[in-house]
Amino acid sequence: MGAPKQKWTAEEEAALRAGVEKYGPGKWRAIQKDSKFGPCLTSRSNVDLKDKWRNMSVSANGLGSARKPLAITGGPGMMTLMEDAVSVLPLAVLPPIDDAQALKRESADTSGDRKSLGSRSGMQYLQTFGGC
Amino acid sequence: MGAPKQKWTAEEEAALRAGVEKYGPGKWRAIQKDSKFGPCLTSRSNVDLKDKWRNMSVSANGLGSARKPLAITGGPGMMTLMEDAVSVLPLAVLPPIDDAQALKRESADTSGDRKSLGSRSGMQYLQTFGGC
DNA sequence: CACTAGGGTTAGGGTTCT
DNA sequence: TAGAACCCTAACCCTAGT
Repeated sequence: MGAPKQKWTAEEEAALRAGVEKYGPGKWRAIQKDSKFGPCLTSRSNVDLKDKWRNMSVSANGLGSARKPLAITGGPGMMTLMEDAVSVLPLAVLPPIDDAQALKRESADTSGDRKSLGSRSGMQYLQTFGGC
Repeated sequence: MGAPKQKWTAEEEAALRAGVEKYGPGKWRAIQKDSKFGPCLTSRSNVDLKDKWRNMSVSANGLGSARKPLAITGGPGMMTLMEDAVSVLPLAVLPPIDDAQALKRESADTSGDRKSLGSRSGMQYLQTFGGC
């Protein structure tokens, strides 16, 4: 129907990460409209960006030995609701850079506007976005 | 962020409805300042009240997506989603009481009071606001 | 200049597909 | 079963109009 399912490419992920570095997480629309990585994300909506970031964060999350919901397998198609205490990650919720292939280099570009954000975590813009 | 997201409680909704009954829709500031239900809404701004009323109105009506996939997979996933018994409630400018729409899985609904505030002739105040 | 109306955006739960 | 991609929409933001 509408979406045959479009898998995210490495370039798109890189663009998203660069966008989050520049604007901070939560500024999906701004990231998408950015003249630099925006073009890489023309086929993605702001919601898509948000969803992708969520998925990336989840997989980058190092959860494992904690507590699993301990699902009670009552049978097939059983829906177990898990209203656990969500995550209380006090850590800087930043880039889950966990790429097996580092195919980035050079340091082109530069800024365009660096405003906002900042405050708590001392973070710098070291992410180099090579384009797509 | 300070407020991850503050879901509206049933008490707050009741307070809002009572406020609209008393002052009429659009008088958000007055509702918020009311000595009776105002205290229930201390953590809500006048804009919040307006937004909430809008959402309530939308859900009370069948408005929303004019398109419903209604996928009939029939496969292993026997997920039958309940079709909304869209009630063609009167488009009156008043109370969007959503009783028939209690399909949400409320994790812990403490209150057990089942007071029926059904009479909605649309002329008298619903003094059934029990506070919060 | 405060408030409201309305459009736009984000956050989070849920669903579908792989 | 798990994870990725997408959908739905309540909650929240921005801004023009009054």
